[in-house]
Amino acid sequence: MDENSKYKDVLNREGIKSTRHRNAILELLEESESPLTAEQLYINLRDKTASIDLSTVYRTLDTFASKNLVIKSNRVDDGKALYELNHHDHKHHLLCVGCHKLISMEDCPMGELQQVLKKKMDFDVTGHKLEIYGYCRDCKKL
Amino acid sequence: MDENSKYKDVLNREGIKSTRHRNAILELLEESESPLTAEQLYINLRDKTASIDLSTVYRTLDTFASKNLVIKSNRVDDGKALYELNHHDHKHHLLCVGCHKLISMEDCPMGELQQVLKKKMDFDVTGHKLEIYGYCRDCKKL
DNA sequence: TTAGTGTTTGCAATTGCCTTGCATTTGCAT
DNA sequence: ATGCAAATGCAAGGCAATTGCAAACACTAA
Repeated sequence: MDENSKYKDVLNREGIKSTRHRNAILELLEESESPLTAEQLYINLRDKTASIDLSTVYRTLDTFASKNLVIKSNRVDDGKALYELNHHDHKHHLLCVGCHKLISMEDCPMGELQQVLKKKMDFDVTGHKLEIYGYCRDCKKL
Repeated sequence: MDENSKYKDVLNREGIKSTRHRNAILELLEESESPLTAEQLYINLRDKTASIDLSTVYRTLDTFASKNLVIKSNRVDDGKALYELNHHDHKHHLLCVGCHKLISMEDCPMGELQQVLKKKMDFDVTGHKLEIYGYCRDCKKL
């Protein structure tokens, strides 16, 4: 199978064409275990094989976001846009204030709380946002 | 008491001068029940009495943030910087997406989670942000 | 395979948020 | 009041992200 059409089906299902760049961006996002900035993707792609323009990266990511293929968020410290594959499962991250690494949490601690709120406060939870800051294993040593 | 030195003590305690602009910005932040952008503050101040420069607003807010008088964050959807008064008390709210009411939660559900994270992930929590969206008792009926 | 069509991309210019350098003004201790 | 460091206005600059347009490309139909 051609490396350049690895995600052809996914893309066609969304009604957009399968291109070299789009496949490459999806591949990079899939490889990364933490969200990436547009520039990180840009540099990575440029250094590999495929020369690409930064505007194409942004446009591609916006397209993906509008199709819900990727989730766009904003980094807490500097507000830069971050993009990650939408795995459709609910996820939270730990943000290390030392090295700015984002670590994924395997499960969501909101499950039980949701029950409690419904019972005690009569409040129906439809969504939530949880960000946790602190020091990761590596930064604690320094 | 002079309107322009309402927060003189607070400011002096942080080792910075009490000025017209700084007092006005603190006042606006205190009046607002939600975080504001620099521009919202700017427009509000300009329209009032005090002509002020946008760069002064940013500098003032940065100063306040470095003194922990205000908390700077980034809006989730567009990444714009938001500023709110640091009330120092640890609190979480339920935000009703129906009537936009803010309901205080009496206790913080992060306590136990903090222990778990330290043990399982070797991650030292220094802070967190939790926002819960949903429907309150009254809005559920509609 | 090839021609045709709408989509995607590169490039350059531009926008929008925010920051910085510098001259002037202001708050405040003396 | 006077002097000095801190705060401010103004204009220019920096950087992430967006946009207009022409060229390149993916896909369809013949």
